[in-house]
Amino acid sequence: MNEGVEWALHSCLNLAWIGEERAVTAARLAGYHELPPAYLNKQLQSLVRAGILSSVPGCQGGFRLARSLDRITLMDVVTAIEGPDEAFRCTEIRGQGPGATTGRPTAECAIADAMGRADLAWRRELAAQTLADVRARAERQAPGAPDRIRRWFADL
Amino acid sequence: MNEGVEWALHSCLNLAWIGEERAVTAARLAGYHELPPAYLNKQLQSLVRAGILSSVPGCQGGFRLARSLDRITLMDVVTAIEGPDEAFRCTEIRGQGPGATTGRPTAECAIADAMGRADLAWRRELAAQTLADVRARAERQAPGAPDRIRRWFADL
DNA sequence: ACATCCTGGATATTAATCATCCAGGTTACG
DNA sequence: CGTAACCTGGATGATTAATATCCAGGATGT
Repeated sequence: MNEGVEWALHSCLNLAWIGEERAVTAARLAGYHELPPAYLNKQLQSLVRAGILSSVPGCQGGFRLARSLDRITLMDVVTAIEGPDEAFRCTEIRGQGPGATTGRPTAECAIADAMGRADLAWRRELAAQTLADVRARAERQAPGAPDRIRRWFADL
Repeated sequence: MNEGVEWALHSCLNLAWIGEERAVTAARLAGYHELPPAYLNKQLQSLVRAGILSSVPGCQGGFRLARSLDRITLMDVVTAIEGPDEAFRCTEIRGQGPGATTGRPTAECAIADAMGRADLAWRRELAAQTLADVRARAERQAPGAPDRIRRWFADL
């Protein structure tokens, strides 16, 4: 799985902790975790295209959350970064070689179907968790983090 | 996800349909779906190491199922080919940069925890399905397949 | 005007996957 | 015996995806 998913999730939480007042620069978000700024910027752009973040161009511009954390699921973020494809990709090797059934279209591969069920269970669990849930758990585990983050992003 | 998972699953089903009487060569299993023989062989070796297949070396050698399909889950095969790591890998970017909490060990990252839940749901679904289930569904969708496979592997 | 900063495409770099090859050991068969 | 078939494991190369940077263009505050 793309490392950008982790960056995107942390950045969304950071944006929520910083607050809505102003947009935050990609370089600044990257600086907080020492991530490559240009590359994080790409991931943030994906979040914008997915409608999770909104971006402000120009001077004093940057990124902010397009909606509140309780309306963003893990599934939203994963799909935005990773794309819609499922992990298991059926290449239909049934249809290759002497085993191929000539002519008529075959029913769906039972193996792809089975793997698809597992993928569905994964997505369901991702869709069941909002970033608000994650944030709440994070604050319970590290109560000092929100303030620390707010302070760091506050000074110039 | 590794393409070898698909090959391994199809090969296990084929071995079950062929029957227990004799071992089947990697080249022969590969030939049925026009897969690269040497590379499929590698995947079969992984299945042997995982105890899913057993191999007989030497002339007239090959591979056979080490146990019946109802005792092999999708999880077994996926783990054998893909390894034990989960898809989402937490790189603990919390601990990098100015956001790092100095000193004491931090509680588990709430994001990694949340992604881990989804991974668990995925694995549970994989572990809940045996290859016998998959075989049954495949035979319902394509009743002619078992015979066709048996015949192709039967002649020299 | 000018500096800042997002956008999107092009491009380079690095790692993972896909695939082949070979030497070594094992077994059937003549 | 000895030879051909076949698995084993490591080394190696080719291909593709992930990672990362760069730049021209447009937008915006000062």
